[in-house]
Amino acid sequence: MSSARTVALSIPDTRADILLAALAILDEEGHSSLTVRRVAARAGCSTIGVYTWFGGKDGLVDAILLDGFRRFADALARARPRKSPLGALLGQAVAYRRWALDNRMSYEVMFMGAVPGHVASNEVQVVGLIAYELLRGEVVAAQSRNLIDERDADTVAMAMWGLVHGLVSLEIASAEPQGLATRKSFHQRSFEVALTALEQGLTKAPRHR
Amino acid sequence: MSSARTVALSIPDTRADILLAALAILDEEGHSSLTVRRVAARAGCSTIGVYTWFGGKDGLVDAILLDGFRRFADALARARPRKSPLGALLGQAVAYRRWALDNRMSYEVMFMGAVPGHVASNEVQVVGLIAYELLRGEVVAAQSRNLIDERDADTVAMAMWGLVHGLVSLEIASAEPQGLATRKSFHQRSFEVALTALEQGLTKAPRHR
DNA sequence: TGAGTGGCATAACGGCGTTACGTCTATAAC
DNA sequence: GTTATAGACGTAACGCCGTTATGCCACTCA
Repeated sequence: MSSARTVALSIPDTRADILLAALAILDEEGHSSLTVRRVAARAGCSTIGVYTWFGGKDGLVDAILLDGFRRFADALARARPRKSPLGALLGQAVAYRRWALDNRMSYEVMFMGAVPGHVASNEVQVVGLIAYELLRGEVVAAQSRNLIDERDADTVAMAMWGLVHGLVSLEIASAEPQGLATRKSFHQRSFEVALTALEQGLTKAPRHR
Repeated sequence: MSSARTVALSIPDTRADILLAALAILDEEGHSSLTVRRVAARAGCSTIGVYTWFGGKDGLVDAILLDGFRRFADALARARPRKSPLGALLGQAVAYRRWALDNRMSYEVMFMGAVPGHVASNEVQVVGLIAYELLRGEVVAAQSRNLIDERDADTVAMAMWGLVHGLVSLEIASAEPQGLATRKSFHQRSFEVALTALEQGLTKAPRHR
């Protein structure tokens, strides 16, 4: 059960075991099963291990969030190469939704407060801001080419983030209870229509009055 | 501590006491303090009372949700009298945000999954749909006057709901941790800009290509 | 060789949702 | 008026949670 780092020889790394166990439990059983006792049991140690290496459940969740935000930012950064700034903006939004749907449990912990009492550490907040800066950067690029009809980049970025986050949250939340409107295409179509409309509304050129 | 109904004389109503206590705790201390033990203590009974009258914590939360969705739908319905269907759509969005900010704790329980393990009952889901139908109704009205350039009402309603829900969620979530961008006007401005842009993008008349 | 330290298990604490059990009260039946 | 029945609910417990006091053991270093 002990994973290992190749330092000089095979050295048991309890910290990595615990984090891996936590990620596996989160992925396989959901956030409600993410308890110190279960993680420790899966990692093959007692609950004390979590306190030795992470300071407690908060620290463990922080580590999970750090991992999640890094993977998330990577996914957004990889969606970059597009022809136009406006295309990059749309591409990021699509990548955002894709990642959230492919990493539901992580997304719920990162953006939907799935772990009850948790407040993210400063480090987590800083890493989390990287993804926002990627979005903001594309907004600034579009503004500098005079494509967007609004001067404050944060306002535009927040508008886009709000739309994407809202639609994705509703999609993830409705995935379980209803079987009615869960037909794959509905949420995707809403997403595309809403995003196109928002972008059109923010676009400078073809506007009247 | 016993509230009363005027039936014939003053009859102690444990059920109402419990629900009132729960709403008070939710409002004053937040959802993390919403425990069966605390509610019972505040209502002046033992934990059994919650099980007698609500079947358990789930039933109590359902009752809270029912109350919340009714007040929420009332607030949206009261935002109706506008000149144009498009104005009514915007008015509902503003009323949505206003109610959420004025009833944060309720909103977090209703739309942000603040009570950890809870899954809403069918009755709650039905009442919750009333608010959605109000939104959908305005969308249909706007479509029937040929003001919106998209045929499926659910798609448009989901777009608007997603945007409003996303922005409001982010605003509520960022209210606590950051002190940076919490200046009142930023979120409000983002909300207005985003909403106007989305509406403009969905609007039929002044569109090119 | 001895002291000191870091990693960790055991067992406990208080708080959580929930429930088995018993009691008490109010109504219904005779 | 007495008895039976049922509903309301207090007590105390169960198993789960996050957390921690205590102590053991292996290791390093003087």
